[in-house]
Amino acid sequence: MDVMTVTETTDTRTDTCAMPPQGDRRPDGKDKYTISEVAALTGLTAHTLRWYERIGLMPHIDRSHTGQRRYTNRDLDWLALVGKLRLTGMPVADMVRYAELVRAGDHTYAERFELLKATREDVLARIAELQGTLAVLDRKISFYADAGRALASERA
Amino acid sequence: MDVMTVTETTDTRTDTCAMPPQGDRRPDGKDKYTISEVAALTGLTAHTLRWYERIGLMPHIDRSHTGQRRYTNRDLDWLALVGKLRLTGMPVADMVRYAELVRAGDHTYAERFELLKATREDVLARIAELQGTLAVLDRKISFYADAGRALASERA
DNA sequence: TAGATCCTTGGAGTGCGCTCCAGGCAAGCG
DNA sequence: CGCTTGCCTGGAGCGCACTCCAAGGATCTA
Repeated sequence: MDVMTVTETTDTRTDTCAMPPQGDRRPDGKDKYTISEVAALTGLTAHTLRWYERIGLMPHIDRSHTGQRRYTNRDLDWLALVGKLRLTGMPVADMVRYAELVRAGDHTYAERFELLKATREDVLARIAELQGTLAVLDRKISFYADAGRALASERA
Repeated sequence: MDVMTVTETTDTRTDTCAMPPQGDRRPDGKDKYTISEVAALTGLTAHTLRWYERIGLMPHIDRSHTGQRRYTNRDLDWLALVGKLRLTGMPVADMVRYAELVRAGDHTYAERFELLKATREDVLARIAELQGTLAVLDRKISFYADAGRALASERA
């Protein structure tokens, strides 16, 4: 396989250092998790995990010989990314779009790059909005604190 | 009226300095806006404004002699606060709760204070989450940038 | 081998935050 | 006067992101 290949495999592996410390993962090679284990690890419900798969937000998940899902560490990495993107408020449809680009292969590299950069800008904007809101809240809070002190001194 | 009275009137007036520069407001005293004017000023739809009122998120709005709504600058201040809280992801039900506390009078002061402080903590947590997500995005973006450079040099 | 627990599926249901509709009243204008 | 525009109401509908259900098969523990 070409060393230049741009895949989510390499990509998420690059990211693992940034993941929350999930000690309960099994080592690569014998990383087989049932759906309820993944639910426990991710905080999602089994329902949601199956639903993510149905809508194309997950890659195809391995199955046991009887047809039960067996998730891998790589699937957990992908779910961690999805979780982060979800926190940004990105619509599920957009995440599905990203997943499709990843599945489509290397030639979608540029589009993925643009999508990530646009998302980054969105996140920066959201942070700025929240900081504006924080300023308003702080002003109101100090107003209430002052009013509280005034009422207290009046009672004194 | 007691100078110690804690009302949203005083409170939002305290905030006006923090509002986005809305030059198209009329001066206090002849501040009467139709619902569509308020829609234009706030970016909300008239539908949403009526709905806010129905669910108790707005105080009672003045009516013209024919029953049409006439919003005041104070109503706009309240809507600006609601807009900020909405940005934090606060559920509408919680905002309604806050509105009820304001309507209930001064004795709800402490509860409002606590609610604002809790909201502040939520906002700080959201900002931290987003910054975590930003870190992940930045790592992925630089990964794609590196991959892009590598592909470019290979083509060369 | 029995019983409890977990997993499978397609499809229906839920809660939230709007969003729109029908039918009607009121004001301004040529 | 009729026409257009804006606003009124209660209630229905919508899109999103899950969330759950029913019926049946698989797996585990004693």
